[in-house]
Amino acid sequence: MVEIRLTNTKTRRKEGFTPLDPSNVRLYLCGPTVYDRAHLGNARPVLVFDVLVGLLRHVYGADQVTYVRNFTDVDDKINAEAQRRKGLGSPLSLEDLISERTEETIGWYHADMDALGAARPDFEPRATQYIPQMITMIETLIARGNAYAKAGHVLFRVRSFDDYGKLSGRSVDDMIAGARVEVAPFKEDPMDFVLWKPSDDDLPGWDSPWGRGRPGWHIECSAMSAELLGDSFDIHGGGIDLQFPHHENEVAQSCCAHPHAGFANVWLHNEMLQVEGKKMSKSLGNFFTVRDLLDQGVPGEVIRFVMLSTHYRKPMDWTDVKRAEAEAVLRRWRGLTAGIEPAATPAPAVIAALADDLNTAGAIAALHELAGQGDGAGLLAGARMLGLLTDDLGGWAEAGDEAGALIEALLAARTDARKARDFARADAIRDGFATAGVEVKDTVAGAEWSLATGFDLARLKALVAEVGS
RNA sequence: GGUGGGUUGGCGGAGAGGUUACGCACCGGAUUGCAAAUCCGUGAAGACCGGUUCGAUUCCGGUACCCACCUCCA
Repeated sequence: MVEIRLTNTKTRRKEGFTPLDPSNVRLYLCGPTVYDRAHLGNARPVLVFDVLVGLLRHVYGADQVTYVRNFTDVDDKINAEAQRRKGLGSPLSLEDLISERTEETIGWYHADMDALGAARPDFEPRATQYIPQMITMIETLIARGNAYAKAGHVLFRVRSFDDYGKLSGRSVDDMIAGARVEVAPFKEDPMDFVLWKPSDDDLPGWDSPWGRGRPGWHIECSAMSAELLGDSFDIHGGGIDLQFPHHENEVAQSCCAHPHAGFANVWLHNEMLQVEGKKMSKSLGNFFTVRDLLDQGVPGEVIRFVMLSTHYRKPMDWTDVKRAEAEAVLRRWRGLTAGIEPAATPAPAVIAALADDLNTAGAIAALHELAGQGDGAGLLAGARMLGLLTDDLGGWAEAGDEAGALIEALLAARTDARKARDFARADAIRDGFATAGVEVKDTVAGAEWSLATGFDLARLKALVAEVGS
């Protein structure tokens, strides 16, 4: 069996992966807070996990893997958006406005991630569906002395967990020395964090032993992972920015509530995304969503390729040069594999690269070599391990019937012109193709064509009118 | 201030203590009516300073620069 090696944030080392139960390998990925369109950075962990889950299913069996990714639908940003709509005069109740907002955002999220070829997880739990489990867990933490209720809040007692800070490599004292912690009068210690907080009448809330309120951010993942995957499971992931405080707090909650379980065995964190060398931010004006890119005509498959061409533990720089290069490579590979069935088994080099801490860039290099050897079947099987060259993602590279017919007619006209040694006419057609975004390759077997970036059907029609056919 | 990560050829981007990464671009050749595409081939690297070693871009230490997190941002 292939040995999978993963860099575990918990140990800061690359380790061989051994599932707790090979017949049910369990993963949890922190999903989005559903208040707005997913930005490009949101797509990175989704794609990393998509490849990881694919690899695990390849190694352990398609039905032997359980993948959970949550939706955070309790959040002040969602509340703020609902209140804004209410302020604009919406007749709906605040509760309905919140529900409307989260439903619409989840719909967008699904559509956008589908467009990148990311398979849906086995479970997509929502925080609002697990409030009772969260309350139970909080009660356990209070009973065990790890949490305390005060002023309508419930706080986690950080000093009660010796390993607090271990995952992110910090000490409580150092963090307090940094003096950037929120000091609240009801906290025993400045680092204590909220498990439950009170809600005003104009905010969503649930009845609890501590009054009407809502959960803090971190408790949902502890409660939902325990419910769906058990107190111990294999892999937990997310962006590196979640390492602290979110994941540190999850560890504290889960390990204290289930002291005999290990919570997540392996922690995987992906580095952040940059745009043209700079951090993506609204203030720099380089902030965009997955949908923005799709609407600009960047195919989902191209986004996926660019994302996977950098190792997940390194910052990924989105640039237009990479976009163009990815597009060209995918066009070439699609041409090479057209009408070919994938090999029965993915090439060992591709699997070996992925098994080595998800080295997707290395896997792509292996695909280049297969392409160079003209091994279309091997290329196709390998690419599909990365979720590339699938039928679902291929629409962008195909011409419609109308365009295809026009191109065939023009190619025939060009062949005739060349036979008649009317090179001026032949060259005019050739140049016209280039202008319209059609790439023509003359081979010994005849002319082959494919669409290039910036294909323009209108220009193609103009070309027909110009030179006749 | 604390913590973690990074610095590879023109560009992107991996691995490995000693043998070509790979892709794009470039250059030479083949091919072509001229091109494009394709094929063959050449060249080009590891921030800086030390150390370990027969040998380091790869390990260790330091310096510089960059980035991220410490703020319910993936």
